[in-house]
Amino acid sequence: MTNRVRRTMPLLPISIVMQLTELTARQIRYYEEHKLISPARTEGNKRMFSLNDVDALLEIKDYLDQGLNIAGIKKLYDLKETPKNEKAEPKSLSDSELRKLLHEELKHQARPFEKGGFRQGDLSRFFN
Amino acid sequence: MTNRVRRTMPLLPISIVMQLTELTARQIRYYEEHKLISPARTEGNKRMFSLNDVDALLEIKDYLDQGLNIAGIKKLYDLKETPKNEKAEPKSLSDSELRKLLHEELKHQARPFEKGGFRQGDLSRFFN
DNA sequence: TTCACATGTTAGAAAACATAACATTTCGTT
DNA sequence: AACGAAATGTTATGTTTTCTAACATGTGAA
Repeated sequence: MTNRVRRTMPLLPISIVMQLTELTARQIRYYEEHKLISPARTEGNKRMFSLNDVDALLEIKDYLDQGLNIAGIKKLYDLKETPKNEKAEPKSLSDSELRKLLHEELKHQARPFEKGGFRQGDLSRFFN
Repeated sequence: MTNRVRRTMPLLPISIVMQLTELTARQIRYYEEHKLISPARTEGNKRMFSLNDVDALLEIKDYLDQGLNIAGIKKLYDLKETPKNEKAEPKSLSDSELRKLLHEELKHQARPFEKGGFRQGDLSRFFN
């Protein structure tokens, strides 16, 4: 009975994701357009979302509520994806550029990091 | 991260359920027509399935594979739903009638009960 | 063979979703 | 105050998905 769902499996149509996240279709598509999520597509080109996608959307929503903008969230994700390149080759954006960007966003009230990682989006708001 | 999904929440469109169960839309609708499942409906009348519905469909599929027919499966469910009425009022079908029906179906190779209950349909075939 | 059950197939209508364009709101900046 | 950019709303139009209903087919039991 206690199934750990394969959270990457594309199962949910956008209508359900709208309910789960309280986001509009417009918002969800906009976030995809800006590469914050990449939901799967059916053969007929309809978006199908995984539980991970829903978590990501909830996280995005939180960050936006905290005053971050799309670009800022994107940067956070880019950082998150390359945590091991401590002395690696320079990215497309210089470190100073990146820091400047983050600073701009974070001066409002957001605190992007908690020591050790990000707050995970949590579907348990809806499931139990 | 370990979310216990609310398994009764209608989340899945029929196309996904078809993939998960390897049943055709025709089959799924037929089982509903015969009251083996009762998926939710959207405002626009589209079926939306819960994880429990998927489990039920997998169970139905198993029973059919074992030689039961729809009527037999229905009886099993009806029995399952009233386990406490040991001396209750007679149902719409008499006990003998019911036993006869079951016997008819089960003489093939099916064994409807395992001691203590039914085999639960298990979504872990697809999730982990 | 015949009949009933389970499923396949097709047609036509409606719902859901897609993209794209333009409008609106909200803020920070000038 | 006006401007410009970001995020979202709104509308139009086309395609995909799902619906019901009807009829066809395959298969096993009588």
